[in-house]
Amino acid sequence: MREDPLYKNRKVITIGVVSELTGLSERQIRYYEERKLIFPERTERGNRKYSFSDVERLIDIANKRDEGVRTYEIRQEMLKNKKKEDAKIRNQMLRGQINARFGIQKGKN
Amino acid sequence: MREDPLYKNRKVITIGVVSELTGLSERQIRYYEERKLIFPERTERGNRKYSFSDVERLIDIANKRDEGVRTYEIRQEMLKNKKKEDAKIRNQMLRGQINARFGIQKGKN
DNA sequence: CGTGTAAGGAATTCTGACACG
DNA sequence: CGTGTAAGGAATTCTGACACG
Repeated sequence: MREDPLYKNRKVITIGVVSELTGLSERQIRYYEERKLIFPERTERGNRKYSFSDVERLIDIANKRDEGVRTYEIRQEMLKNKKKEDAKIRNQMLRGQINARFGIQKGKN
Repeated sequence: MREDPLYKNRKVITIGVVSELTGLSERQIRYYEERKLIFPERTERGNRKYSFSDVERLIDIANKRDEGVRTYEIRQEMLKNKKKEDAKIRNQMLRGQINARFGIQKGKN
């Protein structure tokens, strides 16, 4: 009964279904890709495929747009968050290296 | 970072992608539906939509078929398992009722 | 900038049927 | 029984463009 976290990120949903799921027009969804807010995969002949994560992100985008936020600003925000994420990961990896060399210290918990 | 268990059961994948994911032909996938082994939903105009659960079930079916098991037998087996599941759920509900009336007893844990 | 729309073509999906076995 | 295939039509998706603002 465990859930496979991978499902959320598998790119399997076609644009028509994404449109139903998000309430956005296909035009809007394609435009947000053009503005680099979303990155679908493609089938062999070029049909876009999205993940549930993408659907969630699109809903976020739709909300921001409703508040008047521009696509450019949304992109800036995304990049900023990505930097934070990357920094966090680097930090964890560094910690891992230290532990590997100097031994595991039980953290709080 | 929690996973939403609902993703696994959301019917959002079109038959073409399911075919890629399972390695089964669309003909086979439709036939297994005809034999009541799988139950996709439909879009407004009738296009089939499958869940990740459906994909897993199809892979199971494919394996059984490879071993020579007939669709009828696969269906019988599924029905038997479903009965077991239902019995288990009835059992849990009954237990819930008892607890509700006579108080909660901490189980082993 | 963000989105609608008409345009034309290519790929997708659907159903019912014939085929083989 | 289980699956392939050709058939014809309807719906889907794609791209590039014009429109409005």
